[in-house]
Amino acid sequence: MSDNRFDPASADARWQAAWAKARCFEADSASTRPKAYVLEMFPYPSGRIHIGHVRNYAMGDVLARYKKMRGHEVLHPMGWDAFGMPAENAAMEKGVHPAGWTHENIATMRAQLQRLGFALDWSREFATCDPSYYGHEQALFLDLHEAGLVYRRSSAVNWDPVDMTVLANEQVVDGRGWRSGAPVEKRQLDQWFLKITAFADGLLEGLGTLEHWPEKVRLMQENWIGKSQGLQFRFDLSNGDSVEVYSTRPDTIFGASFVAVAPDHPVAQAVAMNNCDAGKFIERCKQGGTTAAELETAEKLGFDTGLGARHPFTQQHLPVFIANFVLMEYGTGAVMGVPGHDQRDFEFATKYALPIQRVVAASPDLADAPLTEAESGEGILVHSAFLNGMDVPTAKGAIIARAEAEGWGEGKTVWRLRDWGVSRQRYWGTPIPFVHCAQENGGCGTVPVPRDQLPVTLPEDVDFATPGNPLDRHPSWKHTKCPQCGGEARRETDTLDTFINSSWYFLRFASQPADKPFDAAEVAQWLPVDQYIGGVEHAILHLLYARFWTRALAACGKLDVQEPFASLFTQGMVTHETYRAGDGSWLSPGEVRRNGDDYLRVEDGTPVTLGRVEKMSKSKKNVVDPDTIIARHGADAVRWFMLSDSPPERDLPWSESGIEGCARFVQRLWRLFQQHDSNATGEDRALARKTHQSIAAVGEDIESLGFNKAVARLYELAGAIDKAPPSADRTTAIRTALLLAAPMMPHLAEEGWAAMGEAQRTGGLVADAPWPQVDPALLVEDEVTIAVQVKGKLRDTLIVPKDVPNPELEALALASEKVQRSLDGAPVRKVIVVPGRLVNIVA
RNA sequence: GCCCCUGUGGUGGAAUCGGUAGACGCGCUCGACUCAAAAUCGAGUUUCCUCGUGAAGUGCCAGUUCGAGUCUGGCCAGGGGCACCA
Repeated sequence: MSDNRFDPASADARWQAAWAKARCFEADSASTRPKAYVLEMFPYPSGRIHIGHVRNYAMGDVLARYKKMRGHEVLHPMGWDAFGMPAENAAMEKGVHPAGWTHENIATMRAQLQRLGFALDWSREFATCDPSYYGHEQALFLDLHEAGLVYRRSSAVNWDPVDMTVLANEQVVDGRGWRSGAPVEKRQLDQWFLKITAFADGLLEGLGTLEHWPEKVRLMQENWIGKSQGLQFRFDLSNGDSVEVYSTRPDTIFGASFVAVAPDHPVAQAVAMNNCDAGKFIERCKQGGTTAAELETAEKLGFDTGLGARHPFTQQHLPVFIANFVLMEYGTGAVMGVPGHDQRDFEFATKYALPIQRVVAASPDLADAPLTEAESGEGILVHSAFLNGMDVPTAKGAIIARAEAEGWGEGKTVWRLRDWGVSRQRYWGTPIPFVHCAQENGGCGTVPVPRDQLPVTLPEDVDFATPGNPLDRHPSWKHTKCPQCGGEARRETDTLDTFINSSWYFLRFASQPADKPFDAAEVAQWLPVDQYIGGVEHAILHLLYARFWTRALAACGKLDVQEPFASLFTQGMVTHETYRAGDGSWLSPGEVRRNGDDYLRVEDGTPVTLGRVEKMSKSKKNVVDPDTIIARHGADAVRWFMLSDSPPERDLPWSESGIEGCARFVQRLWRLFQQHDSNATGEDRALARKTHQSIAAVGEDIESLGFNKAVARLYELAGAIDKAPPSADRTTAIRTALLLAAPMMPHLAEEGWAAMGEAQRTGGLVADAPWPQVDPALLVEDEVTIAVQVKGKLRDTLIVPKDVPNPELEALALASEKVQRSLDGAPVRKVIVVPGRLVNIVA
């Protein structure tokens, strides 16, 4: 320290070792302190930590360290979401084994996280590809099976006929396999499903209790679950058949002017048998895009089948269409069309010249007001026989009651949510613990592997040279004995969706006995997770599956928790400028140097075009490697940058000057710490006040995850200390600044703590030190600045002692020369006084 | 197409309740220190003008209010989500 600079290259590793040695961050389940479970979404070990991880984990780390300083027993674990396709892709491309590739990546990434000094409980670390993890997962799968929540049925997959393999949706590009380029086929396979739909109601209701989740995420889940209530009823057809339709607006039944069925509806198929135009139309419906935006803008097309559907009340025959906008998967695959009160039906009716009848109006005297577009809002029923005069909800109830009483329909709740297909025809996943016994005389069918034979482990000697599922191809692995009859049997070669791995890892972090997945009592102690932090890309699937899995385990009696994540935070991405060379190729930041307002290529000085600020991605080369910047600036500067400026839910633009500024501030604080003088005497009330205001503000900012604000407060406090002359209060302020900065810059804080002699005096690390106490008396200013406005415009400010009574304030304001000049003799009509804030004079 | 979010200086953003818009950082300008540089420190930095005791200003247009970045209505732009869901 001879050159009086903080040296992260030596300090970082030294304090990381000290924390590990003191086992500072190992959570004690036996502790009596209030618990705090802080969790960031665990990473997939793709190779290296990227800057987005650093931001995510820095946020959780600040909260974890802060909670510890506030006296909580903190659980802040880390592990690896280690199963998944990239490992198999690496195996195919580089000839490495998925397990070896994954474990190497984990070792690299663990070391990277450790270099950032995160306060993680590494004693609880695990990877989901450990048999000790996925074996317990198999046991839980059997629990769900016993509870009737697991079943098998045939379902379509994307089949690549060249690679002889099943493709994920993301592996299908423009209808072709991403590797082979062959057109993808739909193939029916028997697959495993979890009955998430059995929990639809609970998952929807539960959203209401998650007040500390972003509104946006709750809304997305609500839409995904998609509950609707309506009437399912039958139309008799002119050919003697009948068709079931479902409507959420059965109250508008008297406005129905047609019936539409999906192209793959049996009625449509039957028509197509005798009518080749219908067949052609059905074929045409199968083409075209499937995304919502494409479908919305696609023309609404129909084919008149010539059939009539008898209206249950008017007995009129409504035409039956095959329509491209009706989906077989939802409801009954058939709808009644009410053009007056559904925009899509309105467009359809206009196109095919069908009657448009108003049956809801704002008031009865508007019953015959013309319709220029569908009116789907509230109103009073008209032209609707016995429903006339009712409001929409009443009419809905009345029509459902009548349909049920007369037996031609019933009220029904329909969900968009579908059961969760968990079969993956892949190697690198949790083996599904079942065997198929296929003895010649019928066999025992699909039989669970007995629990004492778990885990069913993956074979290690697999080859990826040939396409297809290596488990299926393995010479011996799948051949086994039936646990029931002892006869020849075949192991299930599908593995579980990796979303299952991440659906209970937070339970295993809380409790990890060897003989069972977790201990319910210990889980109850830690759960729910008090703060969960991750990317918004997991807003629906991961978070919904984890909620479902938790509820399902609770239903099996394994748990006493309904909602696993009490509070959720979704952080923004890290972005960076993009650069392009003259030939249009992307350049990495290291290949570009700045010269005034121009950007030049380092190697040859040719001009570089500055592109948009975008999410860091390898393809655009606008990436920054955490290791490089840690080596250059130290872990604390990197952490500080990740927390500065941008609100955590928004994107954070990476900039070289920004990180340099952070590194500068690290040194500035270091210089400040060295001015800590325990012999200084004398008061500095203003600085003491600033100090205590900072303690309160930084604490509140961290608790509300407003890290950018906490950072700004620390800059302010540092500025105030800089300007203050030596005093006992200044010494306290320096010590306080160190403690307030400690969750964000822990290495610097420890180094300063030792340099100040506090480590020796308190006998401990900052990591174990308590958060400073706020003196409420010092939060209040003695003097306040009062804004003086004339007709709402600022004309003057007054500095007055606090608690000056209103009449006196008013008098002071009116006495102001600037106010008098501004009033220019006009009579004062009214004066508004906001104590401690302002005086507004209305003339 | 529908739903949601976001628009504040050159830039990232502050402004907890409707009460002094622009805290704090970055950048830039000027200065100090130095033989010089780095590092550091200090001052300035919304815009406009007639440079004042001035005017305007938080995407645009209205409105409510003594007072609007903040509330209401209508637009515009950018981003995200999606379900033709009957």
